[in-house]
Amino acid sequence: MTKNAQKILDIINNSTEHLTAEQIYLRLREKNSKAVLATVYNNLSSLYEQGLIRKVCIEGCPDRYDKTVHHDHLVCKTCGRLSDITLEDLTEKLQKQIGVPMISYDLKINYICTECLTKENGGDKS
Amino acid sequence: MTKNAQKILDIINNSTEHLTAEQIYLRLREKNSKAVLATVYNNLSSLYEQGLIRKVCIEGCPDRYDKTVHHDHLVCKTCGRLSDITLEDLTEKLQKQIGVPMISYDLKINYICTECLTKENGGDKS
DNA sequence: AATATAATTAGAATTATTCTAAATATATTT
DNA sequence: AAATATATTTAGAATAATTCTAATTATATT
Repeated sequence: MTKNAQKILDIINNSTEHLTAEQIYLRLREKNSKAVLATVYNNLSSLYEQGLIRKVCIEGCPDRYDKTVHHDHLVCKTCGRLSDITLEDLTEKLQKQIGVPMISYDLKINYICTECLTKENGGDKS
Repeated sequence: MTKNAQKILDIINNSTEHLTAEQIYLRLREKNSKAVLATVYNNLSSLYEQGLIRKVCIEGCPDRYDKTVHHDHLVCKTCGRLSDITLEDLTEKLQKQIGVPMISYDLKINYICTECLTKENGGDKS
């Protein structure tokens, strides 16, 4: 685990948001590192391959990176905002149904967030 | 609903695969239409906005389009191959937990497909 | 210190997708 | 049916995210 990789992992693990490669790059530079965007991508790929981070893709915006500790996502169908929820674990239930050994699951629940329900806005996706 | 839109919708609804815009474009041309890739994208966007098709994004490959009738997906973590499964509906269960009104959900189950379990291959993602 | 290995860099290349403005088709009104 | 309005399609440029390449720098090993 290289220094940059470690820092990137920390940034992801200590964030409550779902950061893009660009955002991670900026945070990395805020604190000391002179790493370049390509380095961030390189490290993100390798962290992802090692299973140390999650990758979340939402339509219409760049991939976002997230901790691996299991949780599910709420996606607002209006503004695209992404938030975390912790639901009762479904692993066993799903495992029983699919038969073959399952590694993990990703669940996205589509809804309209309260902000979009009230005002008409197309806020930031995070 | 324009002629092209209708044809694209038919292609998606009659396919058992998860097609990319490119693949849809090719099938559209196979049967009569002179439509161009941009037209396919235009129509896919509008069909998607109307809620008539689903959009499935899997890491490392272009978006794929799918019917709206609810089903879930198995994603092979090795070759990326995508396949459908019909599981016991979770809507009620999830609805109870999240509180706010839910529109729909997308569930992706990660596993290793039998082909990858046996031979070492990195086949097509479909 | 010399060599080997791995990481990082800069920037070009690639890929998917969207945008723009012109051209064509379809529908509507006269 | 002709004239006008509206919507759709086209071709190709533009954009944006990501990957690749080759050179450079850093780290580890002999």
